[in-house]
Amino acid sequence: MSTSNPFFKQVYAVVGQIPFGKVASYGQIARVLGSPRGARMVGWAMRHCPDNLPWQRVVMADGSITGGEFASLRRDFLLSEGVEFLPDGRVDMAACQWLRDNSATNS
DNA sequence: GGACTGACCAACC
DNA sequence: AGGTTGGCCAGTC
Repeated sequence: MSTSNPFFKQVYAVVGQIPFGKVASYGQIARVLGSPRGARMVGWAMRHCPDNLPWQRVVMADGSITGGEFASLRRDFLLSEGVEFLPDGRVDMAACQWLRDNSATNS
């Protein structure tokens, strides 16, 4: 499958490494993978979310949630995880954005 | 076989 | 302060 590309695997891997109660943005993940402009690819990968991928923790750079019909469901999941939300209906990125550990991603 | 689109983001004007 | 464009890669028409 074309989806077996390393890029996608890394996307899935990074998303799977997002700790409980934390969120990450598409662009952030893309940057981690080495493609600062590849946010769309991440989103595209999410669209093909394999199975056990906590894509619910993946939101937009400003904390907005997307995913069409599932967007509202994701917000509910995050609320259940203890993620703080702003009155705007966005995730409190300032408090809950996933700060990845250097030891995990750095060689 | 070419062009457009797509769960995006950031730079540029 | 707001709108447009470029860029990433792959899938679909």
